[in-house]
Amino acid sequence: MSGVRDRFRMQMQQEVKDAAVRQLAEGGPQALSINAIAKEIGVSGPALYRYFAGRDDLLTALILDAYRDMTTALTAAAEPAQAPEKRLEAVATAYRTWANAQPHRYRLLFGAPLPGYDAHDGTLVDAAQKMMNVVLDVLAGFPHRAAAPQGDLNGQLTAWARTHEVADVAPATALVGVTLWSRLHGMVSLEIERNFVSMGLDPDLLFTSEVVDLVRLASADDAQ
Amino acid sequence: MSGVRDRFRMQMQQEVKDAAVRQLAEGGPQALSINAIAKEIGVSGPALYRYFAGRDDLLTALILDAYRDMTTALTAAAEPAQAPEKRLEAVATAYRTWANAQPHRYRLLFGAPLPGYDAHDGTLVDAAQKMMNVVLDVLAGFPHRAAAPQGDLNGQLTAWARTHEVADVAPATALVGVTLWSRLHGMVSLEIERNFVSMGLDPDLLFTSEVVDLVRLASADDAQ
DNA sequence: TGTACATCAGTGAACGCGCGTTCACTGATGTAC
DNA sequence: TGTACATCAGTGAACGCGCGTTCACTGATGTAC
Repeated sequence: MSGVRDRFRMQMQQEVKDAAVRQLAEGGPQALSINAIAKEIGVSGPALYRYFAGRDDLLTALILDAYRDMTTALTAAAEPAQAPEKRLEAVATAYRTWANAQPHRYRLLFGAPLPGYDAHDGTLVDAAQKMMNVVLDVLAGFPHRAAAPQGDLNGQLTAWARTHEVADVAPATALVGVTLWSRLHGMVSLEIERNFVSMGLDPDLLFTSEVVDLVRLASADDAQ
Repeated sequence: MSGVRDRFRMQMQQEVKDAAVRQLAEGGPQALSINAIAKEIGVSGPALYRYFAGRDDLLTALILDAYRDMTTALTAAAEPAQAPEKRLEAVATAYRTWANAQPHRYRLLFGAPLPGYDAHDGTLVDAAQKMMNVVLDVLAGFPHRAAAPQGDLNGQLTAWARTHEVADVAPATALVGVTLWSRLHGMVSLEIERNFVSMGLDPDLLFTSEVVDLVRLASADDAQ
């Protein structure tokens, strides 16, 4: 195992993915072309089939990489030593920073679906959950809240929280996590499409204002 | 003016747009193909150039229509007779309902940019502002808030609010409007990409929970 | 250490497809005298 | 009311391009005896 050829294979696989990401950054979302990637790394089209079964396979690899990458960034931002409020701020900021640094990859994760590609495959959902774990971990640092979500939502959130390895996530905390994510995504996705700029508003200031509210949401004693 | 030929032209233009929207709904985002549309309405490809200068021209028409359509839906939901809280709830729900009924058109408005197409052309920004006017109009029905946004944001929001025809939009109200939109977009865009479903969570319940918070945001006395 | 063989990266041609757009043209239809 | 003309919707062929994928093949490189 891990002979010379294996190592070469992995190196090439990485090179292909790098070229793909670079091309994604320049050419827009659906500029992901096997032939163009091959050209960029100085190889003929069909050669890529040595490394990926096809376009979808490459796409899956890119998405998994992106999830991993973002999870790493969020984890690094959430230094356990800090106060929960500071950690939450840091994670929120890291989320936005990551998205702004590479909007094309962010779109790959949460943007419009690609034609004929199932973005909710099991492997991908797992990767997304790992990302959410970072958020939940930070939220667990806040004081426990008394009120539980009402009705079906309570059960659904409990079930969802159970699939995460982080222990003891109360449904109320899970709800805060989802809401938090939703609000972050709202801000960030509008920002990367330049919607705020076209309104003459500074995304930095809007984001800061929203983060204040997010911290308040996480700190609130009751969820109702 | 408005002779037989003119009326025929407009009728055909509408037919082309209808086919385009239908095709957008089925074939995904970038399935917008001149040739395919032509085929659907039983005409040869180049014939469409009688009605639209090209792909981008058609796209612009579709986006403007979508803005107009959504604005109409929101306006209808915001019956002036109701209490401001009820109006806000109704507008938020209408926003979500519209997006869920035609996710492809929602993506056209706020989703990923299309390659080589400028989504922030003047005409489009105008159309977006008209949509926001409905939200601002509803927010104006709430009691005035004392605190103003801090620093540059205050000036930017004042300037932005001035471009809207609705009179007397305080910068604090404008900020609530933008925040509201951002949160709605977060929920709705995650929902239409099936992200909540893949987590086992009911989007209805999550949305209801977020709307409660939106009403609270609009009703709060201070913005800090 | 040397030789025979198996492995496998990469090639070039080809398949069938679809795209937006241009061009010269036909033929119907409305309009002006 | 009838005729001549201008307008304009729509056609079919063509341009040049790019796409993902398959296939039979070459040639280098690692491996086993």
